[in-house]
Amino acid sequence: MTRKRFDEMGCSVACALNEVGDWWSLLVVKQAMLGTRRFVDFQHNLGIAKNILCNRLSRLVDNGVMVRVDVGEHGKRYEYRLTDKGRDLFTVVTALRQWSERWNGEKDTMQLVDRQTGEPLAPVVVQNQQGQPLTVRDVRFVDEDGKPLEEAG
Amino acid sequence: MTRKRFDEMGCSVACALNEVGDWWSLLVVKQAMLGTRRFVDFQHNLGIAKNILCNRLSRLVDNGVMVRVDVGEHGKRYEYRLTDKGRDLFTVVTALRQWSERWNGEKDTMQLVDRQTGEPLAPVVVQNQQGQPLTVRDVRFVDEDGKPLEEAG
DNA sequence: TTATTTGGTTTCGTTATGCAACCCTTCTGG
DNA sequence: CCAGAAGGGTTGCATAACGAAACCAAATAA
Repeated sequence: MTRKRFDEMGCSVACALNEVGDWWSLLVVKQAMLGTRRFVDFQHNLGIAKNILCNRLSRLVDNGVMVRVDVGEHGKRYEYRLTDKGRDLFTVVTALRQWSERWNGEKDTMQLVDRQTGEPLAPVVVQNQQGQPLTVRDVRFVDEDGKPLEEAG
Repeated sequence: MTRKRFDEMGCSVACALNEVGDWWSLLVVKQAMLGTRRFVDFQHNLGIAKNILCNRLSRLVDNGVMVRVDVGEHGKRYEYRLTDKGRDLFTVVTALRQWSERWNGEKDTMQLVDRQTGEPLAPVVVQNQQGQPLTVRDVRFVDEDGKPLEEAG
């Protein structure tokens, strides 16, 4: 009896969660965004068990979110780096961080600032084509023909 | 031996994942955004086991993401609705959906459009205060004093 | 040569998940 | 009134995922 598969539910969100929807994957990605690249550093910075980290890194590599690069130094030495696909999760991670800070308060001494200006980032928002912010109430869910969905039932 | 707790790692992202970081929670939230409110509808639309759904809804309620409203109709009848905190996850869910569509292709017949204009949404992006898009390479991670973090090691 | 570092695998116990069956309360049909 | 159905759960059991610690192997450093 395997875990429910999310990649064949006909839902993009489910498909995304199938790749990075477990407890650790997004934290590994976030850590990689901070510059961590080596196995042991992920382990120490996150406090994750080695077998779990091993499993997560393998899966992220399989899904094209990270790549394993062999750097010949001490011992077996590899680096795990984000791919373009992985870096593109920056929006998700940032939205998640801001959400948490808005509703649970600052849990983080760390802040993200614009490298150019040194100013903090703007809140991540959903926008329409004209750049106006949209909430969930400002959007409609339509099928491929543009007909509105009545999903409630 | 309980699951690792993420809410005391001194990381906002971890704190967020502690609330909605499991396989199902964000899917339940997404489904609620589509208009689903009743237990059985969540169950049928998501194909989730009843005990898991029960557990997730309770936890989302405990965390203030949803509320359980008693609507006196047939049988015991409740509605689970998003709170403001829950609706604010729209950004996260949308970013996740768009990420999946960009990198895994459209898995969804459903589309989101601006209720006013009927146009599809703009891609969710991280911006600076001036509204310019930022990638992960355009930001710096600084501590409370504004000093840059060297987290790699 | 011995020790150490790095990146893993193995073992074992605990927890989470999935499925099915059962339970209780409130309608609805007759 | 009674039977049945529907809504919303709970329980039991089997399997998968997780966490901690021990063990392993390659390669380098001392």
